[in-house]
Amino acid sequence: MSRLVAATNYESPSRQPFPGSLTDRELASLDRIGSVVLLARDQTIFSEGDSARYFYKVIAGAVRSCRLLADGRRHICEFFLPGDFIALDADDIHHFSAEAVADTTLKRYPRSSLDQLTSVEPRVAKGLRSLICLRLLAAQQHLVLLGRKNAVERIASFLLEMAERNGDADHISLPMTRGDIADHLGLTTETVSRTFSHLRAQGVIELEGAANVLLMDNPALEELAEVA
Amino acid sequence: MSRLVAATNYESPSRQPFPGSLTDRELASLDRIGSVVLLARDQTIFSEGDSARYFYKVIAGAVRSCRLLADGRRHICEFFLPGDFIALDADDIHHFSAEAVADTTLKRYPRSSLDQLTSVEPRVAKGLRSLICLRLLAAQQHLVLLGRKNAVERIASFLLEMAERNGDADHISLPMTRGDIADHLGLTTETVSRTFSHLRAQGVIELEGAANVLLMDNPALEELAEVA
DNA sequence: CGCGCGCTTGACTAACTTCAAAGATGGTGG
DNA sequence: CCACCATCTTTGAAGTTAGTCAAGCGCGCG
Repeated sequence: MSRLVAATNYESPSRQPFPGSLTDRELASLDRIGSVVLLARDQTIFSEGDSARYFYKVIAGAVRSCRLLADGRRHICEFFLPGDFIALDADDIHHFSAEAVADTTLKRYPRSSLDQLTSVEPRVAKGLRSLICLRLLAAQQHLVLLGRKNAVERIASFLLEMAERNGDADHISLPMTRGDIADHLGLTTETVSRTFSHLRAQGVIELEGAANVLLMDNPALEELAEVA
Repeated sequence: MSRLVAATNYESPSRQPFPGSLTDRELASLDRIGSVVLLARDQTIFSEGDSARYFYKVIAGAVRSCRLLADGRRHICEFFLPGDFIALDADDIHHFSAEAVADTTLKRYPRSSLDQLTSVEPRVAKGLRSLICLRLLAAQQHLVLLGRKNAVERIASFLLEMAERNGDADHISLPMTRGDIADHLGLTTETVSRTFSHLRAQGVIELEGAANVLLMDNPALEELAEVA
């Protein structure tokens, strides 16, 4: 287990993570009561079934949300990157577990303060609903990926999504392992690795170590992703 | 194309479709301004990209929401049954198309009236958020199904879900075709059909025609579904 | 510097898809 | 009312993709 240090990569950019999201100004009153949480790689933030007393914002690092089948098969529903909120959609209990993908810094807020804020401030309630709708939209896009795309299309789609969320159109840092990517895309570690190699052989991407990907030909990638 | 008649199957039950959903009482003011829409099988309600001026409630029949890839591959994100709301999560435009699976009756409401209601009545805003969160939860469960379950597990999970939504624990009417089911579960028509036959051979289900399924052994089905 | 974990690659296997054709089903028109 | 036809479903056989099993490589941490 790596020593817990302040995560230095993936600093929170000043961009809005999503259009229509809550602005920092609207959350200013929350920031006062939010506390900072430092996590080492693979550390659990909460587990499926835990009571949901807090929600979180990623400051640096990355988080995965997982669901497990009875025999241990795992699916990663989402990766949360700096600026993203975690567990805004929870009811009384969490329906998935959340773990740090790398050394990670979070801001933690009590859910009660959110309820209070939304009941007083309808504008915030609307912003919150927009955020959740965007998550639903993303989930539905992922359904198409898992239901109908082949391995190359899945990896191409994933790389383009990560590039867009990074804010950098052609350089991606991947904080998660090949196994994490596999469990997010419904593949195996080996197939993910093979597909990366395949895309590199085609000249569409270049790899600098395992974690850094350069997108050499975005139009080709979009072609491969079979975007709707 | 079948003649458009008032749909007689799948009448709206008096149950609450979801816990935490909007009650009929809370929507009473909407009901006055809602208008009834009758649809023949395969008729389009709205298409991806259309401006979202209305939302809908299924009264009788069934609706599918679809997304398409560039080359025509289709994924059905959700089936909407009597009592379910459609397009509560839309922003300005629809991000999927909606079509009648069978002859269907809908109630249609202007979105503006919903915005009005939520801004005046925070309780409704909260109920709406709960409904959308439940949809997100369902989508995430479906991600696990598509990402990690095999054909038998997918069909077993689907049958159990339909039984629960039907309200009848062991008799299911399936208004949709095998092809629709396949596009919902990320399989082909042939694999769906073969898997039904397989489950029948095991004595877990019985088929009365293609559309009526009797669940003969729920514990076995739940075992096969690999519920988390 | 060495060890461990994660990544890559290869050979083989299994599951699902594809292609093909026959068998039900139900709606329509004579 | 019955027969026909289109459509959906079922089943079989061959093909393809991704999974499994296994082994070597390389980066990074200690």
